[in-house]
Amino acid sequence: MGTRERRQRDFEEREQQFLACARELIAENGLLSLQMSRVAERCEYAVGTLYQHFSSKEDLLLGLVTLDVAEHSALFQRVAEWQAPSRDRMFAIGVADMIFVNRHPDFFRLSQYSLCEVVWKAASPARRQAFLDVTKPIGEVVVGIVEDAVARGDLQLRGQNAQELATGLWALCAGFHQLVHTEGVLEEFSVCTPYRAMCRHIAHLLDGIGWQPVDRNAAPDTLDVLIKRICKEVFDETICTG
Amino acid sequence: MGTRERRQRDFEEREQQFLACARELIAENGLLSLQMSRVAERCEYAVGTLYQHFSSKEDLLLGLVTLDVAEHSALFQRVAEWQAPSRDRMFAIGVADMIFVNRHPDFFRLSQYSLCEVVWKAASPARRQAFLDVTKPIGEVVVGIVEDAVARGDLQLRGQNAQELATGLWALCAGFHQLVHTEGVLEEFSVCTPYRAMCRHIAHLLDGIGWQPVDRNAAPDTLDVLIKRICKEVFDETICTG
DNA sequence: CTTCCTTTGTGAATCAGGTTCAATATTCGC
DNA sequence: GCGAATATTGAACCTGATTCACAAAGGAAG
Repeated sequence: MGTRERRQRDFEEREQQFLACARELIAENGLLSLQMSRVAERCEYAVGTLYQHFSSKEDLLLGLVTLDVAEHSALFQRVAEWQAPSRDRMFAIGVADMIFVNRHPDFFRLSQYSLCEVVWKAASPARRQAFLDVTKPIGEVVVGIVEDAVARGDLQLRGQNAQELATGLWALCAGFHQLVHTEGVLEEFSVCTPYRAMCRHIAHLLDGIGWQPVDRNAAPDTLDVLIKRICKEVFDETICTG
Repeated sequence: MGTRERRQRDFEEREQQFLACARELIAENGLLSLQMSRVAERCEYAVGTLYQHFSSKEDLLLGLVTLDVAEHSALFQRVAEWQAPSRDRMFAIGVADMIFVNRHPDFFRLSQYSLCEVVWKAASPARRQAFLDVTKPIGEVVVGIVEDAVARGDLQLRGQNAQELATGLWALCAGFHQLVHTEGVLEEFSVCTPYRAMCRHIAHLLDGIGWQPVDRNAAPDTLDVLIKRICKEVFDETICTG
């Protein structure tokens, strides 16, 4: 009989409920004051029940991050399927990042915290693995685009491997997110539209590694047109704040 | 009389003692299990005394990060004073980063944690300000090199401002550090010498933004020579592991 | 040298909140 | 309908950060 299955389904559903609830509470009172007992309370379950799902508070947080990463990954997937020159696809990865930030303004706050050694090590191995599993395709999409570019002759490796090249682009995006979310760094600077700057630097980096068609004089407005086009064509997204 | 001054000096000295002690304990048992009472105990002071220096555990951690950043900043300062083409100086910033990581292998672990919203907000305003004050020159050095490059004609802004360009390079470095220290990201990848890859990407980015003299075909070994030269000439450092 | 007041140090007590687990309730197979 | 198995509960526990009433030390005045 399907009892076991139904149980399983209910269990998973409840887990999502807990996660949603935790997210709500974080939105309301900040990550700092998230309390396990409050999560349980709001979902009308006992604390013990909550602990049947999450081995610790950190475990729950990593669960939350994992959900977001899955969505992030889905955006990248769309880019991978987009029929366009390899360089445009690579650039679209940056745009995907931008859109993702736009949709989840506090994702980086949460993930920065949750991926710190301290929190990471306090999560359950299963949860960590789940996170890694969701993260992997993200890297693969990027590496895939690089490899495709090489195959099509848009890009020469020159002693680097595809992973290395992908890492550079990834690092550039990750670094921008970090700077944006680190208090007092960009505030001091007059970088008002950090994500536009990010796109611009992606273009620079692509130029630098010789990714064809190189577009050394890309004016800001040309860039904006491309960004808009990608938003519409790939993501059905109209608003792309920088 | 100088009593007050001596007192002040003693107080500051003790603060350094506490910080050093905390660092030791972290090195021994990891950030995860740092306990305020242990820090006090090992310094042979009461917990209350420790709390006269640090308003909270988080405050102490940020104090630790601030010390390291000061050292980081000092390395950048040496680059700023180096007599060399602007492009080489910019590149040397990346090398400085590499050397810093080499000297302080766990700095990023600590700073990633301490600069998270959760920890940051739990530190005292004074400590936060102190951190920002030490951080500022780091940005200024980088922006300074960009501005100098523009003044010398090695670089054209083309609608970007110096801060924006500096931010890109900064983000690239920050992102690499982050990826290196995030569990399971580069492990999966076959990027064995992430910091050499970082230097390579800095060179790519410099090429991409058209920083003269552009060196589009920089082979890995040319790069290695440059890195070695900078290590020796600027930092008197012999070993530069990637 | 004593007294009195201020500053500094102490560590046991307090407190918060994450985590556990014995007791209780529910579900299931028979 | 009846135990056995499984799930839920929440009060009690525990860890460790933080506080604060008290003690000690330092210094000024008499």
